[in-house]
Amino acid sequence: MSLRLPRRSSTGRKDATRIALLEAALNVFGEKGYHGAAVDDIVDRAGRSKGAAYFHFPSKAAIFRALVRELASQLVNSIQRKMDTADTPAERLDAALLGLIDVFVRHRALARIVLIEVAGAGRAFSDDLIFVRRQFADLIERELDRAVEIGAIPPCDTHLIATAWFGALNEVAVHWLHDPDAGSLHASYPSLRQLLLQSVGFSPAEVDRVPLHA
Amino acid sequence: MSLRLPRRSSTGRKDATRIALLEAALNVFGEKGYHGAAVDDIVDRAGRSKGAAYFHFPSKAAIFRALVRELASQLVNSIQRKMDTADTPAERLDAALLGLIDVFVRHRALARIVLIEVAGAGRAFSDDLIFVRRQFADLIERELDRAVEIGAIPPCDTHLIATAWFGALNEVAVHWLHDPDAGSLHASYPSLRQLLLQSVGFSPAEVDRVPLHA
DNA sequence: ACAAACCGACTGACCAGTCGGTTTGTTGAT
DNA sequence: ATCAACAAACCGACTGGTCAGTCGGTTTGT
Repeated sequence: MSLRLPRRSSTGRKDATRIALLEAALNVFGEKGYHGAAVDDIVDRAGRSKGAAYFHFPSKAAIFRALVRELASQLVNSIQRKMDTADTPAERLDAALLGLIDVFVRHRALARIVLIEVAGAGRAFSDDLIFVRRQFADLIERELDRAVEIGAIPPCDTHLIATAWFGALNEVAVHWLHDPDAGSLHASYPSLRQLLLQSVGFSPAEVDRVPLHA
Repeated sequence: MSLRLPRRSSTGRKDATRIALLEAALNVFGEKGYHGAAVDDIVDRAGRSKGAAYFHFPSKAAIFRALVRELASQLVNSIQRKMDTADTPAERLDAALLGLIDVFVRHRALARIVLIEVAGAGRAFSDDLIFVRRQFADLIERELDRAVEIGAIPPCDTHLIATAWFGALNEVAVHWLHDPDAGSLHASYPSLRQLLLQSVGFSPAEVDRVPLHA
């Protein structure tokens, strides 16, 4: 995962260090979890010093928080872009699902952090947990609302459903993360797709269409 | 939550201490999370000593593990009993959903531990995570299989769907745990019920039936 | 000459796990 | 019934290791 951070002024030494630290944090937190990772681990992996870390971030928690926000916003943007290329609500929802799966498969550490660590890090990160999950849910919710508007599906509690959808994917992904040999995540895509579309009452025609990217 | 442990021989001092420790662990882990909780916290809450704790359990991790297994098996049994009182697959799945919601609402600490802490405690608890989640998923999966058998729903990947269902409820519950004021968990039940039943293709008649326990 | 960025040895708090010692219960011999 | 002998259960002060965060000093850029 190459972190693409919003450049502050011209990219200088400072930015490079900040990025190196966040990249290292991504890997270390991804491997050892929030509590299992020491700031020294991150610093070593980044080839920087503890002083540099505490120059850029006020605390370990702040490093984690910055990383999580960064990952979430990148991820959401990436998914949003994929959704924009599709025409119908069903196709856009499809694109979101497949997009998420793709990213998780390619960036295991990111998946671990966004799906597991944020929730497990403790109450102090409640806000971050809600923030991240809400962003994804909003993506889905907006699309479901549009589908309701144009009559593609019956009215329903789109907010709840968006949450539930994310949870469904989350759980499948968590199992995959804990035992990747049990089966690829992509293999779950067709069933997951059908399950999700069917759950809100998309027409059988929409649901049965063979997924474009299967 | 009154922990009902399988009595070993006649309930004596030893059992009482073990139970007191696990009950304290339930509350402390539930409040502070696995990493935030010190063994001293548990011991103090139980009104016992550290020596007693390490007489009964070899490590902090072992306390957590024993607690998780105990909670999971109690929970699964309780849900299974509720399912057994219903006749059709749809009703039994309905009972499982409502049963889980009921228990979570009544035993917040249990919900936190089973839904959040096991996942967040770290890689060392992977097996426990999978063990717990698989038990729930199996409950659902068996019922879905039965539904397929009698033709109530079309054939499908019941294993995956059971996982996804649990994830959906999990996510909704996690949001509720982090912000209980945002709305009661029971309020989500009707939508969740409809979503889940519809997702596997239960007949509209089954789905639309007003939930008995609403 | 000045400050921004960086370095890394050090400190202080925390905490899992230990261990010598005490209490409580049981057994069985008198 | 009484008690010695023994073990199971329990106590809590202490230890050793870990690690987040600090700070005086150094380098780099302007």
